[in-house]
Amino acid sequence: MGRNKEFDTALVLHKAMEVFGHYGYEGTSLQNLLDGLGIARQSLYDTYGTKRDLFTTAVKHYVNEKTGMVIAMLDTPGSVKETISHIFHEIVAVLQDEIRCKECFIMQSAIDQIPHDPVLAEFFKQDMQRLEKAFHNALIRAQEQGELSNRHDDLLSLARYLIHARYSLTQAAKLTTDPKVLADISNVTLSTLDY
Amino acid sequence: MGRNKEFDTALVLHKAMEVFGHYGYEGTSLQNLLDGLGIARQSLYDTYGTKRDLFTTAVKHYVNEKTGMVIAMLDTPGSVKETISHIFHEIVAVLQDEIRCKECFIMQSAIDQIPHDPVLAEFFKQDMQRLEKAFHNALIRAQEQGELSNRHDDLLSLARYLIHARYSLTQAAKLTTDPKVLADISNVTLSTLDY
DNA sequence: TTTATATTTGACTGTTTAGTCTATAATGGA
DNA sequence: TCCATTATAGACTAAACAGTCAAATATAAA
Repeated sequence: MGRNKEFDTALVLHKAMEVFGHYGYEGTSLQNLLDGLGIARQSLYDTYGTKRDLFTTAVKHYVNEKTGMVIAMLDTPGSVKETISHIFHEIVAVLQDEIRCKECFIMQSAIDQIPHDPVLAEFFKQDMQRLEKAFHNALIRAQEQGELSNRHDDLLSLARYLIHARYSLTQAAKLTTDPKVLADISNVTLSTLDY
Repeated sequence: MGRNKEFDTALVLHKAMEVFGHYGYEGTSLQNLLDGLGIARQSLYDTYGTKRDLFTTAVKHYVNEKTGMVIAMLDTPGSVKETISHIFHEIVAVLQDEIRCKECFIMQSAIDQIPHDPVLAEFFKQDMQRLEKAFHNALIRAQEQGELSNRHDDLLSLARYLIHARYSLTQAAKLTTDPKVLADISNVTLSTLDY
């Protein structure tokens, strides 16, 4: 009994990613959120709690979504290099899309908050560990499959490199107006696997 | 005639980099600045103008200082690969230093402001162009000197890649607690030049 | 119809914000 | 000494801030 939820909470959460991504956590006012989410103030507090709660929820939602997809892809049998290449082309495509790129920028706001938010810090630490394992295992498999030269003797370093390269593309997207640059960077990054 | 300036304005500017880097632009209150700079409120306004003015001045000062050093190194005759290697080891060393790393983080705050500050956006655009030219020319020279394999057929992409890799190390420093990771990433990045 | 939940609206609070103003003291050259 | 400049201190303003509260309406199931 009782009235049903009218707005799609997951969809509103994605809008929150855009707003926080655009203004940054501190730079986002409650009014910005109300305008961006299209819901009333009280609905926001009833559904998501405080501004900080909403931010944390949105960040975790975003990261889990993305990390989940990446790990699922890396765990799928087949060419590892093609998978990694696909992961990078995907993020470049998203960043080149004027609409889809927006929510990616919540990553930057989240990283800014890490030094001031132990909960977020711990969350990212665990996210990095998940990604590290997944990339590392995939690279080991790549070498076993003969896809990756044996000259790569430190696959953990290579895994960490790829993880941060992926995150840094979002930063590069803010620094450059030319979308082609992102593809260039991505291609050079991937070329590391080729020799 | 008249009293002389008592505080070193350049030194105070470096402290401002630390404060803005730590809290972000929006997250920095005037009180944070007063505590961090160790000068009185009125002195701040008399010397640097508004909070935004101080931020812009600090960012430009930081970027010009760093870019200037990098370009000077790249323009110096000798082994290009050794120079680039030195540039990366330098930034890693700074980021691993608990004290010296702090002012680097103003970069992140500045990048966050680019979408909302046309002046800063234009400034970074020109900074990127300066760096692009310097890295590109250096890589051309490296190939002429036989330091760099001819398989690298797109030296502009490679230049862009190196520039963003350098900037992204600062971001990586926020995401990882293990300082060794930065060195790992840096080494893999530099390995791109070796094959 | 009753009851429980969802949503909106607008008023409200107490705090914090950036920035200004005034007064006072300190410093250095003329 | 006189004057210009620098610095500090504290009071002050007007706006913006996050968050709360109460009242009214809307929806859905019992």
